[in-house]
Amino acid sequence: MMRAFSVSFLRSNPLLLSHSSGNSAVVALDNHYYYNSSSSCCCCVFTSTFHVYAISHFSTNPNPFKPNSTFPYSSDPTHARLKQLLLEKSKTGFDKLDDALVLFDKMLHRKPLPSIFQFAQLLAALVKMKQYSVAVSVFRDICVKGIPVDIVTFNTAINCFCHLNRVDYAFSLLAGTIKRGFHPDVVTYTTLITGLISQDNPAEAQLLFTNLIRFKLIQPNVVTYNTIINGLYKRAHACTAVTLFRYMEKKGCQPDTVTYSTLIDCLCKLRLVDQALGLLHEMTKKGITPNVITYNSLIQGLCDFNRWQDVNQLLSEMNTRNISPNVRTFNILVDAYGKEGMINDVEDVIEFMIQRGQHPDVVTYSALMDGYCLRGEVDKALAVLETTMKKRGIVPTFVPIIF
DNA sequence: AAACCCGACT
Repeated sequence: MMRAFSVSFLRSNPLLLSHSSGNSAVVALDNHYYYNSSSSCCCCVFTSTFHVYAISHFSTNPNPFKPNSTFPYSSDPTHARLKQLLLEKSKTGFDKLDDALVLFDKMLHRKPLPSIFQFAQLLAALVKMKQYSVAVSVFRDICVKGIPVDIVTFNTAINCFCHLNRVDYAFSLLAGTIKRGFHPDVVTYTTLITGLISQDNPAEAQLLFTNLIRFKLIQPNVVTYNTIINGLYKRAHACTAVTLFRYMEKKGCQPDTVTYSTLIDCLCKLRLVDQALGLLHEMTKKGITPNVITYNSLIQGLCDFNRWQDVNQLLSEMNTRNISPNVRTFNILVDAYGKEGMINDVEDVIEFMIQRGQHPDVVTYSALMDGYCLRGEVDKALAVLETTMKKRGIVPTFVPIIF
């Protein structure tokens, strides 16, 4: 059997590796409660909906008065330190949910209060951690405390409601934004379009988009187009998506890495991998640089056709461009080699990723177990589940089988 | 200074 994964080749090419930060905090998203607003400074939307998604702040912690936080800052960070910390965390998220909440509590007790920028950064960090209901709860607290919010914080809250599949609340928050005298901007409307599409309501999304243009409420930007192109493609409206792609250029909106990555991923899923490779060529010619997501889509597409040589060529191209493969890249390879019975290649990839400091996750081991099972080596699969995963503290997932 | 869009296993 052909050895597809050339470890030696990858070893000879030092890759820059990024370490993904794990978030171990587990919070029930459906843990909502009723909030009766009698406070006049509270955002009017909450009084009208009378129903707020929220979270018990210390749900991962049995004792709320002794937060489970090992966060490394002094009890009262200087203003400069606070700013620096929030700037950093807004990009990566906090390691633990409690770290964010403890900091939020400290911010509320500072005199003078930190500005809305700092609170917005805290919200951004919570969004990075996918703690949407916590973010909504924090946003509500900010409103209740009378801290003057702005359009950006409102946009963040609207985005959180969309991720919680509560587009209805997102739209009532839009009403609240307008009532407060803010002008919803292109981000507000793009967020709502994303929400409608993820709710499987592309018709409403399209209507909103055309009305926004017709009434000149916003000028769609590249993110607006990317959102809609992705939504159209995922719902098998490939032709409309391509039309929109060409239309945006005509309107003077230059496609970016995300636009091309979206198109490339969708073409790969339609098994049009050579067309996808053509787009990779087109974007690089235009000076738009692909990223690890672009390559992951293409590698997946090529794996579906067992084009191992082309896969290795892309991996080497990533090297020359200094784009590091991440856990997902390796997971694609583990899955593809496993499905072809190339279990030695699978084992090589896993050994290699560990050497590179990329931690195999539940997806890696699920794909590995699948690979063993397909060869009838159920005992080895069980050993992965009961020994390797247990040792690494990886909790197996459960997927119901539908007949 | 802060917000919106793209990728892996069942």
